[in-house]
Order: sequence, then C-alpha cells, then structure tokens
Amino acid sequence: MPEQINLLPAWVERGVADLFPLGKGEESDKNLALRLQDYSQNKKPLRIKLGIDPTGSEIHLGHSIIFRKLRAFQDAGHTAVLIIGDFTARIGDPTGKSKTRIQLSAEEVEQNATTYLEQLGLGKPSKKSLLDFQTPGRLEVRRNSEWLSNLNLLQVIDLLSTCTVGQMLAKEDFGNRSKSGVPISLHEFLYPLLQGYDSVAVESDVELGGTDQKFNVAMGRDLQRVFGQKQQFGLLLPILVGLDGVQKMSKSLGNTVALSEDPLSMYSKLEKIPDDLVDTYLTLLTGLDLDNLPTKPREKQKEMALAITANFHGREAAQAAQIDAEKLLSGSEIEMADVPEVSLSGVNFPAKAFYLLSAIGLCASSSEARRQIQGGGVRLDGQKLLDPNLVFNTSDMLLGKVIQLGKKNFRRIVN
RNA sequence: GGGUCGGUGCCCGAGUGGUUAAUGGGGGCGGACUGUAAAUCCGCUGGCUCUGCCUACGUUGGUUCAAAUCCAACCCGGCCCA
Repeated sequence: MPEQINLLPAWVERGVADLFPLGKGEESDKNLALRLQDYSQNKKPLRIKLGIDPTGSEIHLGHSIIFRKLRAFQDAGHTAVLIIGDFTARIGDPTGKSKTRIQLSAEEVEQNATTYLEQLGLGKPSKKSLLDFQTPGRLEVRRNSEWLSNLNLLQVIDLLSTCTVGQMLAKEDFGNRSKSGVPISLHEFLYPLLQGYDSVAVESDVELGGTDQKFNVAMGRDLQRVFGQKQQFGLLLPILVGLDGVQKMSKSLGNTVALSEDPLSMYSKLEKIPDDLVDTYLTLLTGLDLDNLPTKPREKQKEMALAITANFHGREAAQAAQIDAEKLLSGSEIEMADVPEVSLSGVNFPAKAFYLLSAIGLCASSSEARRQIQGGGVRLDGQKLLDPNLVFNTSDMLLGKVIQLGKKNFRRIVN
C-alpha cells in the first residue's frame, strides 16, 4: 500500500485490498488517517457504512471478513451503520452477475433480514458475536426503504442525471455484459445510484465493501459531493476465495463455510483448503501474527483451521474438533462429541440403505444415495456400506452409530 | 414495430424423426494415492424405499405407429433496421 496507509492503525490496515481516496495532504477529506484523528480530538465517532442485501439467508466466512472489519471500527469507538438493503434487494445488485438477478418479494426480504441479524449476533453478548450489538452508540441498523421508498420520480431523474451511460458501461459487469450480448435491464442501472444515495442518507464517513463494490462505493462519494456533503472513504476488502481455491466463496457455488456450521465440519473443511489459500485465510479471518507461525505447511494449516473455528465456537470446541478430525483421517474408531446428530423420526422402517441416506439428508436424493453407496463412499461406523438395498428393519440397529459420506460429511444417528 | 438468428440436463455445447436420460467438455461427488490439498488414475453425475416406474431438450397444442428433432401459435433473448 502507498505511504498513507502506514499512518493508519494496524486494525484498519490488516487485509485491506483498496482504500480511496489516498490523499497524502492535510485535508481530512482525502486522508483517512486525518479523518480518524478528528475522532480522537473531538470524540465524534465516524460513521462506518456497510450495506447488506438480505438476499441469502446464510452468512459464511466470505461475508465475515467485512463484518470483522466493521467490528474493528466499532471496537475503536466508531458507529457501524448497517444498512439492510430491503429496498435495493428488490432490484438486485447486478455486481458480479452474468445475468439479471431475480427480484425478491418483500416478505422474503424481511425474513432474510431477520436471520441475517441473528447470525451477526443480535441478542448475544458482544464477546461472542460478530458485531457489537450491545455497546450504546456503536451500531445503527437502518433499512434503505426508509428513504428510498419516498423518492419521487423527479428525484429519481435527478439521480439518474448525475451519471452518464458511458460511466455506467465503464462498470466492469455492465461492460462485459454489454459486449458479450447478455441482456442488461434498465432498472439495473439504478442500483449503483441507489446504493450511492444510501451514503447520502446516512452521511457516512467510510463505506466498507468487497473489491467488487468499488464502482458502487465510488458512486456514493460522487453523490455526496452532489448533495454538498463531506465525502466518504471507500475501504475495500478482498473477496474471499472459496474452498475450491478458485472461485469466490459463494453459497451457490457450494464452496463455503457457513458460520452456523458445527465445529467439526468447519475445521474439516478448513484443514483441506488448497495450500495457496492458507496465508490469505490467516490474514483475513484470524488475528494471528503471521510471522510467528509453524513453517511446516500442514502444521500452519491446522493452526489456521483451529483459529478460525475458535472464532465462532470457542477454543475448546475447536480443539475437540481438531482431535476428532484427526481420528477421522486416520480412520480410527469414531468417538466424536461434535458430530451433528440426525433424527430418525422422519424415517419409515423397514428402510433400505439408499433410502435412509436421502431420508436423513446426507444425500440430496435417493438416486444419488444409491450411486454413492455403489461408489464406495458411504460408511457406517467406519465400515464401508456397499449394498444400497441393505435393509434395516428397525431403528435400533442404527442408533448411536455414525454414518459417513466421503471424508467430510458425517451424522450421528439419534432417535 | 420490422428483419434475422437462437432458446437442450448445474454450466458450455453436440444432436435435426426411430435402440438408450440424450455425444463431448467443464464443474461437482465418490474411490485410490498424498502432509489435508494439488497433480495423476478410476467410477458416478434427472427423480422415485428402484429388479421396475415416472419426468425431461423455452411454453402450449398439432402431425406421426414414433418427435429434442416436422408444423402452428405463444413466451423469452441476441444482432441489424426504425
């Protein structure tokens, strides 16, 4: 990073992919370090904006990077302004999309927003949550329908007039789509403008976002200028690469670790990520000192998996998961405390093996279960199960056993 | 609105009347190997308590013993023209 960032505290700097503007001068409008000094001088907290689209319901490690940064600002005394894009979700952020996003209904949006806040730690003590919901003045949750639903057409036209088609098409996603002939609906052009207007509405000092949000965040700056406000800084964090090591972490790509996952699944997934990713994960998802880690790649990776798991489940549970994971790999007797349990209440007996697998949700369908069994990927208490038609007459013969698909999916059967 | 080309399984993409869930690739899942991984090799990749039965090639009808393949209308999209 350029020199300015050297003046920034480490908690701001860590993991940051981009910061703009990067002024070196003495103006606090261009130099974030100076803006932060304003705070220490007069104790007026900065307003740190983060907008979330309540489109998915499950938060994963990729999302957590940004929330960790937001939390860091909270802990330093600033105000996190979390904007729930209940209005913009109806449009759908076109960023990174190769096609028009489906619009969500108001009910779906509300539902998602609620789950979102719960996962961020609503109602939990601040020590155990991703965001600090408890300390007064540290968090402001807003919905952008609050101001967006009241805009009239004239105001919308004014917003539109601040941006040219050329500028819009300069946005990577739009440009690519335009070039490759993938349709762009006109309403999608509104999204960046509305997100930018959110910054005006909440008078943000800093907007956090993924690197893919640069255009939208910059739009916020532009609009704040148009509206005669002090302009925000853009602090962009990297998009986390998913477990496959190639594509960004995203639920639809199935390469995620969800925050709600049990310790063992979380640890097992993390200890298997591609080598190239280990340092990135350490930087972005842990607070560990990078210069003070094991040199053996495998040991370092375990350290990473342990630290991240501990973030969400506590040190003890993470260590237990590590031990269990090692047992699993070595193929030794399975005696794990943290294997997710699965109930047989929805299963009808007598049950054939392939039906059982799909009934307890370990396989997506009974046909797939059949294939997995035939392919040798299913174990019951460590023993390979090879006959998909094997009949279990009663639940008694299954209770307490661990059923396993592949190397990372396992369930303990309970009543 | 007019012209033209096109809409195939998770994605890309063959197939243009007749065994067969439909060539091939990617991705995914599983197996072997390994420090987990990667690389490599092998298997699988629509659904169903499955020796069989369903549903599938934009939608709906039609022609035919038989259609993803022919016809009609409709829906959606690209490009060109207005």
